[in-house]
Amino acid sequence: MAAVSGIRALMKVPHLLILQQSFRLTPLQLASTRHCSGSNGLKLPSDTENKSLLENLSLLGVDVKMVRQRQPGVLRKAFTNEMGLAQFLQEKGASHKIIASIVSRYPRAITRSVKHLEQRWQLWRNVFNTDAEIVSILGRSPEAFFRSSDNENLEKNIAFLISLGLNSKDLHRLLTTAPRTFSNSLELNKQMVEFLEDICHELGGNDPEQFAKSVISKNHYILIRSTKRVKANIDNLKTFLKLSDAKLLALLQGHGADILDLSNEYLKKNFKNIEQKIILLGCKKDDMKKLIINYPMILYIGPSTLNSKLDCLLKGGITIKQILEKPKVLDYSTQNITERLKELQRVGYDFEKNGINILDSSWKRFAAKIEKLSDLPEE
DNA sequence: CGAACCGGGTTCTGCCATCAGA
DNA sequence: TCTGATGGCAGAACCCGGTTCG
Repeated sequence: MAAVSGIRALMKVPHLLILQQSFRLTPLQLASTRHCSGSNGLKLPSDTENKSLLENLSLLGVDVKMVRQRQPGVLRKAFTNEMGLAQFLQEKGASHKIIASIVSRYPRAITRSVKHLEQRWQLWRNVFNTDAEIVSILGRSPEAFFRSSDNENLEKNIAFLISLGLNSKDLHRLLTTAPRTFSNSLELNKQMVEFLEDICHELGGNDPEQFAKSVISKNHYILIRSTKRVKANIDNLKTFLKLSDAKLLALLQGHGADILDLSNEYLKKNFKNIEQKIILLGCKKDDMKKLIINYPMILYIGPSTLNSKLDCLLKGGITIKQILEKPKVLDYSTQNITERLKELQRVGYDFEKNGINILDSSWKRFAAKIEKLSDLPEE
């Protein structure tokens, strides 16, 4: 018991770093010493929180209230590895604040052994070049890294994704933007890939593997969505647009891939809104169809944003016909568009004569153009 | 040479429900 | 039966510049 109170006293030292440097105790030693009088099982008597664990967490700056709210069971465990985890992450370059935030948001992280952590880290390092990249993702999304304890599955996932023909750049982007993909069961990922291949097949495509790969590399979120969701979106697009199989296939492996992961209701809502708004502006259903095929990302824009964007363009003297021809101007924020329109009005830009492509360019190019126009003598 | 085309970069977690194994 | 693992969901655009074209 003396050892325990000794350690507890040491725990009062505010910084983990100082703790480690001064006493040269490995976190595992800390953890194992801590519970010498504890129960012999993995769990403490019912509903009893592990007091020394609570102290360690406080020492690490963890928000215990949040832990209790998220994964209360973790606080009742007799053996945990919070100090090992903290040291591990610190060695990888995570700040105390990040570590505390990680544990607060995904408490189960402290149940992983150092050996497990090292293995998993190495697997992630197969995809990332630096520890810092991984640290930043853990800071963003601790759950993605810690939720699964199955390193073998992770390894298989990486192998599977490579086998699809995704290159290291794809993999890097996939793990950066949708890290959950790698914690999915291999089975789940395979299901989505097979589903995509089936879709290609049904639509008369002759290279299902290429199709699946194309969709995944265009939409990095696809593998963390349910096949149910993706299927419903494809079905809805089919109903809305009434395209031939070949055209639908082309849409899906082109820019249409971007919108496949949207929630079903959102996609429907946006579609209805586009329809309503476009008709209101005097266009035909066919115009709308063309608009969506040429610029599927329009379905990504929520009703209020889209409507205000359109209104802003129209108010600025641009016609709906011009917008239908160059829908990419809708890529830009309403604010951006507003500012450009103001500038263009100042220099007396004639949209009818010059078109609206100038709205679809970087600020740098836009500014250069404006400067040139301003320098021109008044006619 | 400027304009138009086109693709790419950024970004997406935190919660709940359910399943499956100890 | 408990709990850890896993699946699924809602939420919601914007910007830049290399390359090709005329």
